[in-house]
Amino acid sequence: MPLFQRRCKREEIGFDRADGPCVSLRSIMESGAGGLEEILRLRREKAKRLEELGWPSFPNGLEVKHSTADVRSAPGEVVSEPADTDPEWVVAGRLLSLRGQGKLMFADLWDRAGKIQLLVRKNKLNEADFERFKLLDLGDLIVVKGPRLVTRAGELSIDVRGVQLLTKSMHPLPDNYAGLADIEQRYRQRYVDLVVNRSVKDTFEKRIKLVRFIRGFLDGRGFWEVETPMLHGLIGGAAARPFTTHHNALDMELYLRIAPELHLKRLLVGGFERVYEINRNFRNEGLSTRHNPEFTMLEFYQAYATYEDLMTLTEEMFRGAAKEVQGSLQIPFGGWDGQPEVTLDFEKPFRRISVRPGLLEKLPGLDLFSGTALANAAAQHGLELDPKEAPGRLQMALFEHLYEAELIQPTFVTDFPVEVSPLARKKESDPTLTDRFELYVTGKELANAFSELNDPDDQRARFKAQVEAKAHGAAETMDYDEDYCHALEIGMPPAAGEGVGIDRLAMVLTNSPSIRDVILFPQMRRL
RNA sequence: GGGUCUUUAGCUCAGUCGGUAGAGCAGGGGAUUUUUAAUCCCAAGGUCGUGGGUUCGAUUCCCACAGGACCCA
Repeated sequence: MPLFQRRCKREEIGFDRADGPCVSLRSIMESGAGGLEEILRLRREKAKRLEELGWPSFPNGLEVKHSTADVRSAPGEVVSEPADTDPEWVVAGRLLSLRGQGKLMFADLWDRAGKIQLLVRKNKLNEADFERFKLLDLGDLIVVKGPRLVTRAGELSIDVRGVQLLTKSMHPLPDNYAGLADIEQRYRQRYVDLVVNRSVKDTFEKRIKLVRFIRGFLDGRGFWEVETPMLHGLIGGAAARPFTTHHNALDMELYLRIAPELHLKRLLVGGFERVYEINRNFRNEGLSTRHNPEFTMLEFYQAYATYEDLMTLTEEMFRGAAKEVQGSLQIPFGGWDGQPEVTLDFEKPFRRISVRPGLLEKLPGLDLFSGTALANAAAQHGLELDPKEAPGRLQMALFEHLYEAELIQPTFVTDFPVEVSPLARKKESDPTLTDRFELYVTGKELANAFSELNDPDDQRARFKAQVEAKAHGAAETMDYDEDYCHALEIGMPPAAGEGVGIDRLAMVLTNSPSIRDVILFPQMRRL
């Protein structure tokens, strides 16, 4: 039997307390209320009541003319008691705080730009609207109009002269003060996180600015932004396990791309001399504070440039990004989980360490080409390596182990062994190395760049090595891409290319401990 | 995949050395015309993640499972 069945007849929307909404709400409460179910039921009853009083729950087409920022930034003196002729503001937003005082109420209205306080007075609004306002819940979306006013406490407010419900919120929000702390719920219900946790919106605003800045930076240098396939027939462009999928009409197995690299370089062949893409890559790997299975990567390629040119460009781009996002070239990072806060300096020229000299600096006299010597040295530093692996791979593993803790400030690591760089051009002075660098900040790899290999025969040999490695059990290798080799035969200009992990850069620039803090909807296990 | 921790009211958290639980906020009723974590009074709100086990008795102890966090691989 429904708890709430009588309909109070009312021709006017003004009514007094005796047969007011409290009567009906009380009848609901009498059955025992306070739990979620009752809260939800009560919200629906309030919505019904408001509809009866002339405020439908989900109207549309109501005009909104200003943002809270407009109200805040408009010139002119604001007085404590506005005249009826003062200009009126029409602002919409979500009601997130209500402080009732009887015939007077204060409320906080939040929109995309921030907060504005509402002053709702029975004698300045009208009685009908005032009574309806009292039925609003936290979380409701409303539109108000009225002149500006400053309260006794000095708070800029809108003196509400008219109000209308825009969207009834049917579910209570988390505590307005404590916010939503449950990390799982924050990620799964990001919309709630964004409503109640103000800093979250700031973080994503910074990420948005970052991406916009990078686009502008590259556009300004004559790069063209393109979109290349997400669905790949071959695995290529990086060392990672792919997601597989199936196209029904073509009856074809496909991979979600792990990198756009080989398509972008085909565009170099086609005459797009400066080209970039900011888009998603998919890698079928575990989740961690720095890995999400889909993540955003910038890749750009510049004909007639070398990896050294890209180091210069990268420094400029990262400086600009830091300035854009944080307004400074000195950026605080850390300070959570009891870890010390450090100041990242993007102003000084970035430190540069070359892999092999770096190894010899820490391990003088080490034989860099002896698997046994490398494995032994690693063992002395608590790292177990297989001496039968290619020396280049062992060098990299050892280097990362020894230098990990030092790569906090922006640091270019240069001259990678050819074994771990299947798409990079060999060094002219030493064919066991490549013209390549990675940029590390806060111990994370943020960028990877090299002068591109454009010799089709060399490329074929590298692909072949990858296929053989796969045959010997390596999981993260590339497929042999004959069409790409064909493209190189047509002729790819000498070029350098770079990939930048946008999520990780956003982490650094927003001082976020987890990649999930800079991805709006991070991957979660299905419930 | 391994380890550690975690799950109690809509939210944030207490708590029970084993006797079925408290607070603040939110929600409900009342008072209040300058509050801003408003205040005051009153009343309510819980299958203590799920399933087993031990026990006279489990939210508490044990095991498994599920979700989550962190560290390691």
